[in-house]
Amino acid sequence: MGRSPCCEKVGLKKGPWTPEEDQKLLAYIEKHGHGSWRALPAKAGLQRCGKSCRLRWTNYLRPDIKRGKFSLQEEQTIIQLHALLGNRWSAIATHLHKRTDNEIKNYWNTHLKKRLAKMGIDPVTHKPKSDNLCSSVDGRPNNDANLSHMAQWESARLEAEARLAGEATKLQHLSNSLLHQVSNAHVGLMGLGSSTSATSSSSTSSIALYNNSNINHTNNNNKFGATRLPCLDVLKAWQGFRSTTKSTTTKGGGSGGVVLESPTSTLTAFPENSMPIAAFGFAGENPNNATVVSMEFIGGNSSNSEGGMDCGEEELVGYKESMEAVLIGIDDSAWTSAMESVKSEERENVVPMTNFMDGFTDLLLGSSTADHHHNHNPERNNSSDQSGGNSDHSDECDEFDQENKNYWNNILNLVNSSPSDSGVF
DNA sequence: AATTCCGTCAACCGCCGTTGA
DNA sequence: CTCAACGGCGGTTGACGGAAT
Repeated sequence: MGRSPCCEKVGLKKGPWTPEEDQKLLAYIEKHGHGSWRALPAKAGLQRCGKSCRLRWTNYLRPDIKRGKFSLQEEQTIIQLHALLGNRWSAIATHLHKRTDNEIKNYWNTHLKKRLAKMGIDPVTHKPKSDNLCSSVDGRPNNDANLSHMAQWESARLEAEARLAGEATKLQHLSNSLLHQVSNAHVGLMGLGSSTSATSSSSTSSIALYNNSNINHTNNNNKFGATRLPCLDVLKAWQGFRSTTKSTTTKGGGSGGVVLESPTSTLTAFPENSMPIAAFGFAGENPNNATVVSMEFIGGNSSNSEGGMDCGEEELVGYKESMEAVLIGIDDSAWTSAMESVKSEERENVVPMTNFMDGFTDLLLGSSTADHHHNHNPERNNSSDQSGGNSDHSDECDEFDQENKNYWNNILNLVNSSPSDSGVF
């Protein structure tokens, strides 16, 4: 079933826009906004198709577009995000204030890609082209699998975060509607804070998922002996009721719409017979004590320190955003993969995604230092142990590891700081 | 000076997912 | 449930200008 063309092409102008056309389009949008792109050209007196008008507006005429040379910071951002997100230009663009996806894409193709290639780095994989140096040399399992696994998480998180960037200002509007629906669904989730996310400090997440069969949706207790939950079910549940609340999206944090939606997600329903009674919580700095510093049940009061916020509100908002982002934006394969990992973990109270950004870096590098504070992954511990004193590591590899570590830490720093830096959160 | 080559980037194309009738 | 309309996205094209020959 083919698609009809977006508009009747006959008689419509193509090619470069003239200043007169720009003026017409600008004037019209300034006065009326753009409701329907399809109808716009006729109303604005333009011999263009709606799609062309939209493109001209979003890529060129929009007032909040920064043009001109890319700064070093921007270049670094693009490279780092591309390493994680691939060619998801729109997602990357949300981290680069006032740059369009098209501009970034062009810049990548014409500048950065070539520069990386010149440096001997594969612009697709972001690895040195002769990168077989450090894998499996010492009997230590190759980290690729873990890397890929975590990268999946991170990629999904970033994607979701990027999406969330445009939706951040809508969170407050969403909260009431969500909480209402959630209570109907007997699914607990964190309360949405009372402040907007504009001041959110960090999105580095200490994420924990809890389950407690004793919890009912009217319970305001903020501490509970959590048992491990079928996370996937809960998350799917979230996806399920989320799918019932969505309407439309707007790109770039514009106005209108009360939505958080995931174009990539295919999770749309509760698993059969498994409507969970559960709660999402946020681990504090001492997750091992299972102290829930922010736990909000249905009908809870987010500002009630007795029952909820014992840590900084900004921090909570960061956690909240990140959690939501993950819940909202992740795709099926990432869920599955991540949940497999969750299932394999033996943690009493907190599912080990705690500070997973740190873990991500460590995992990427197979750093033994990571095991100090991330000793919850037996597989990785074994891996480290096997590597012993690293005597098998060549200096080259150490050096490369260090560089690699710096590289990825840069990425993570960037990702963590981008919300405030970019001003979009 | 003429021609070719190459880099840049605005714009187009076609596919996809969502929405609503 | 179906399907057309729509907006969003990524890949690609082609016009243009400057550098190289």
